[in-house]
Amino acid sequence: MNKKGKIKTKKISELTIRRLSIYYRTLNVLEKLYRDTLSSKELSEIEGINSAQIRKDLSLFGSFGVRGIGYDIQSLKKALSDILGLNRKWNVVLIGAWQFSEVLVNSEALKENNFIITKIFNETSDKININDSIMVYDIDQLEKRIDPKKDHIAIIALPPQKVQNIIYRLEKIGIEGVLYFASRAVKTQGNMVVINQDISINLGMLTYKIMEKKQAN
Amino acid sequence: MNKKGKIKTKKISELTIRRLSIYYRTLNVLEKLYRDTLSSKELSEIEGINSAQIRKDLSLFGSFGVRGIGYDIQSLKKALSDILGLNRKWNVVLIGAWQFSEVLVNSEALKENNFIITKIFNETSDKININDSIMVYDIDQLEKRIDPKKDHIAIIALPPQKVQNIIYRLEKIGIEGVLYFASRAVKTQGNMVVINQDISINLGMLTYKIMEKKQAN
DNA sequence: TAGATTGTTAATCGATTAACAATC
DNA sequence: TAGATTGTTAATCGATTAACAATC
Repeated sequence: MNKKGKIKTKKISELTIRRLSIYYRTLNVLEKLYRDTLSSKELSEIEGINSAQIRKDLSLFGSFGVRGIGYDIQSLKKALSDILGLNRKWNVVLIGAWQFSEVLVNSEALKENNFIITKIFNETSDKININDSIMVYDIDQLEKRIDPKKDHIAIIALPPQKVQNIIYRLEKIGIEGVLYFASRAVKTQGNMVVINQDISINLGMLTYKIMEKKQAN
Repeated sequence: MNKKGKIKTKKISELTIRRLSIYYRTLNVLEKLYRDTLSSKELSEIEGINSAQIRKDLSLFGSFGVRGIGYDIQSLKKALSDILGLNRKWNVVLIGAWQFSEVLVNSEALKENNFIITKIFNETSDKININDSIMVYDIDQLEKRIDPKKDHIAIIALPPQKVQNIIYRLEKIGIEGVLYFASRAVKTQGNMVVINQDISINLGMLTYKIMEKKQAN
């Protein structure tokens, strides 16, 4: 027990959480194919992750399988959505270029995972062509229009030099989490979860691996 | 020495390559601010990575710093671009929805890192509004229009169920690397480097961390 | 029962980091 | 010289994985 009286649980590593998300996406696909069970061996082959690793990751949160059989896809999917927090709706505000907003509004990834885009903040708000349930505002209106009680997370797709300022403002507003795409580090006060998805990093990894492969002949 | 007569080098981990890409992006930013040197301590504070980690990562490839001083930003940037393969042009073909193509055509990440979009393959090619140096084709034309001698990598932004087929075709064509965004695993013959950038994974990590934070009070 | 597969232990492997001599 | 910071060693820490009893 720690000083708050809660049971002290071992910290789950970021690598594990990332893999749980990977398992979850595969379960989504298999469920749609009307598959009912899945073994760690099969999941291992699909995702290229060691099967002991998979069983270990899951065992950090409970026993979800049946010996001799494997995992029931629906109930494992349910368990993972509980663990990851995908068992509830998350309201999302988008902040950024209109093209990007359109991409995300049409994104299956958001729809399928209970992320609801409720507001869009733009620099050129007239260009957007979306449905009526999403309000479109100017970026100036951030403080006026975002309600941290209702708006849980923000997705930012702005040019890199504008991101830090928006992050400051969102943290002040009291939003819980942010995903941003700029190729740049940002600072926070630590009251907000921030994740960066940077295409530059993946391009660097891609080119490194291509060269590595060539070198190996 | 291995059987091909090359010096046997220790395998560099993916985690290290990822971090080198992170260092590289920070050097890009600092260079534009006309900074000339950078210590591992300062980089550590910017990116939240232990400074010994940074020195260790770099030392796997050489000695790029000066004791007592730090790293010269320009020359470290040069060294990293050599390591990561960002010291040359990479021709990129885009395959996917037109909104996404527009986002990538305007993307600073590609422009700044020597990635040149040369061809776009679309399902609805008439909608695209881009400059004249980029050819736009129908996805049917993949085999006809891609020249693996000239077209190095592909970026795919298609609905998940269409990605595997495109990956097969690209590998047959002989392209060297692919970056794709769908929330799904894909298979290859192993002749092509494939990297997946999946927003679902990051959203899952974001929500997990938000809940973890709440739990900690 | 025989075969399959989980959950978990314990060994291994690899990554991180503190510490410090080298040196600017 | 004193202060700063690298490059590298060695210790620590944590992640991965083989192995296997449990059990369907």
